[in-house]
Amino acid sequence: MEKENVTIYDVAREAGVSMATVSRVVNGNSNVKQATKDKVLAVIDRLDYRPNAVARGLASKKTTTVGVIIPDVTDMFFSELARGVDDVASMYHYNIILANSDDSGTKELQVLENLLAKQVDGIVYMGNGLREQLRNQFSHSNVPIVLAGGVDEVNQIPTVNIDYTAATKDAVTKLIKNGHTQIAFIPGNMQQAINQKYRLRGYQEALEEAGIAFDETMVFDAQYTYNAGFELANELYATTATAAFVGADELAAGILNGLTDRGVNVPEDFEIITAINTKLTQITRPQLSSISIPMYDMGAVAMRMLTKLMDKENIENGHLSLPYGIISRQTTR
Amino acid sequence: MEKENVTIYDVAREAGVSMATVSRVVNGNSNVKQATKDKVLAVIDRLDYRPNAVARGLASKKTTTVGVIIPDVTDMFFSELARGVDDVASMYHYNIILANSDDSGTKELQVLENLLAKQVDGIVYMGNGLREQLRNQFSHSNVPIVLAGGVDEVNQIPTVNIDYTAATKDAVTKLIKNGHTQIAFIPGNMQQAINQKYRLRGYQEALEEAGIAFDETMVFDAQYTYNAGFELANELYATTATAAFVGADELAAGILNGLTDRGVNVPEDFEIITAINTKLTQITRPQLSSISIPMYDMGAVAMRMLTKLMDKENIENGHLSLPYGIISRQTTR
DNA sequence: CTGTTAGCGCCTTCAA
DNA sequence: TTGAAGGCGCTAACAG
Repeated sequence: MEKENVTIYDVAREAGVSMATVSRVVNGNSNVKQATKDKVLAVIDRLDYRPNAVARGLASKKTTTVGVIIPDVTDMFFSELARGVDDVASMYHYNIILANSDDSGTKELQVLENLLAKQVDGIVYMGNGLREQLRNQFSHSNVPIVLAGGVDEVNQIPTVNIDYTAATKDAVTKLIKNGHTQIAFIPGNMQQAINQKYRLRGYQEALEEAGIAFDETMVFDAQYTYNAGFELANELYATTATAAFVGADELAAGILNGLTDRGVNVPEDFEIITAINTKLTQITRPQLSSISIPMYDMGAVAMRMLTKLMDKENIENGHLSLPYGIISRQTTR
Repeated sequence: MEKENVTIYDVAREAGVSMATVSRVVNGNSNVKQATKDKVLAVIDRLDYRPNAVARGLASKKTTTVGVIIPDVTDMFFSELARGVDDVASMYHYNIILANSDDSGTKELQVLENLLAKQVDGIVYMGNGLREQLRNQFSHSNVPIVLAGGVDEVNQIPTVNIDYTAATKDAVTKLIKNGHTQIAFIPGNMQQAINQKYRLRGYQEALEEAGIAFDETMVFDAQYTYNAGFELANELYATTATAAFVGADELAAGILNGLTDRGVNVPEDFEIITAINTKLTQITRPQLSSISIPMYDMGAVAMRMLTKLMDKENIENGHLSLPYGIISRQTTR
């Protein structure tokens, strides 16, 4: 019952060859006579030999595993990215160590430490922004890193994103074209660079182009939760806003339902456009109009990029912007 | 810039002790004089030494990483479980290798192979049921395994679940009490043991207790998707059913919206109760009544159980049933 | 309390 | 085309 671990040495003995030869056939090395190769393969099969990846990792200094730092797997946006990462990873025979960071600086550092200790060959970092301290750690290590769905303010590290500024501008412009001048800007956490810098700029550019003055009271800070949105709806109700750009679907769903509960008709009295396009957009009633972000692809592309980096290939462009779209559903006219 | 990897040997030399001593302080071993301990710690700090977990794994035969086989991280139910698993794992200083299986038999086997090659100390398996072949592989390996949110028909492997039969029975009974006799049973994929055996039994028991004859035409097979539900709504509309038990929230949301679009009033004309209680239940309008499952806890408890197994502690009860509840929202009267 | 000495299982020159 | 031998970085007896 207790199958003792069979090692490369056992295989070698049984096959009457040296372990070097076994290693060669296991690793698909060219220079092995077909006959001995077959012989070895047969023994491997018979003994049910499975190469020990840990030993292999120690000897070869490659673990074929990559670390994935994610704020929270239960977040629909990030889990979709993670799926893209894993699919491409397994395509290239890598495994992923997934570590939740809760977007907390200290947790991230600790997680990174673990990952490096485990000798991961590369790291995919997800987060709403890259903190100073973490960026330092990254640059101190020799492991390649790619950011997926997050921005690096100093553009030091390869990233895969969409053009958040342009997307936000497009979305807001759409609202403006529908006749709105009082447009609430509710991107989520305003501390995050992605909101504070990129999205806000897009919002402002859209206003400017339309000759609408920027009004600070139209900017709202919020948690990325349904309840935060639901409560924010009351606040919103008391303003002169007639439309809103919202940075996340759950938040938008909360706002939508909160507004609806107060008797506001969406989109007749109030229009909403959200920024992510998760499944939620189809489930709310009315359905949420949204910027469509290729989440899965962002993860997949980031991982693909990482494989190149790990192979020491040159990356032509380290800052990819994937295409996005705008999907009109029922919360816009 | 290129920091050569500092090894335990470097630390030993710098501190003027043997590597064994360094190993001792790194591993918090008792028998080290405080003075030398401090000395070593200082050097470790100065050299920025980080133990190589791969080497450690090879020498100690423990990798402090566990494998997590998950159908799909983007599934709200499973990602919630995964979060529970990861939190407890990191609490016990384990990392998790997450691998998506798409609930596919061949992928699962392949993933398991990888995990075992990587010498994981344990495995948390998530899935809607445990396939014969996989169970065999499990029992052939010496790695402890626990199922989270999935059933093992032969109760061979430790599991953490809720009592699906009882929960379904409660939910259906609630519907019956509200006056329904034509209750659709839409658990999702009827091939899965969890539906075919456990939930179906609960449904039947509830009917039986109420003296209602089981009607096969009230049983519907469906994919776990919003669209499947949306389309099923039409089918449902054509039957005499006046209420439904649904096995998953997305599916339920689809049914709800589909019915609503056809002019059916929920809950006045039709009641729905769903089986998971993800965030979706609060987002739909009307909000979905639901069985509440402690997803996060299931993952957490499963992982905690696994730590015990990995420590070779005895498990009193290998088949845990966590408490569940029924939350009445707006799709039931 | 500390050092010495074998490995852990595999990869990888270097010779043959 | 194959084998021998030396690590990879660390743990774990076993001495002292």
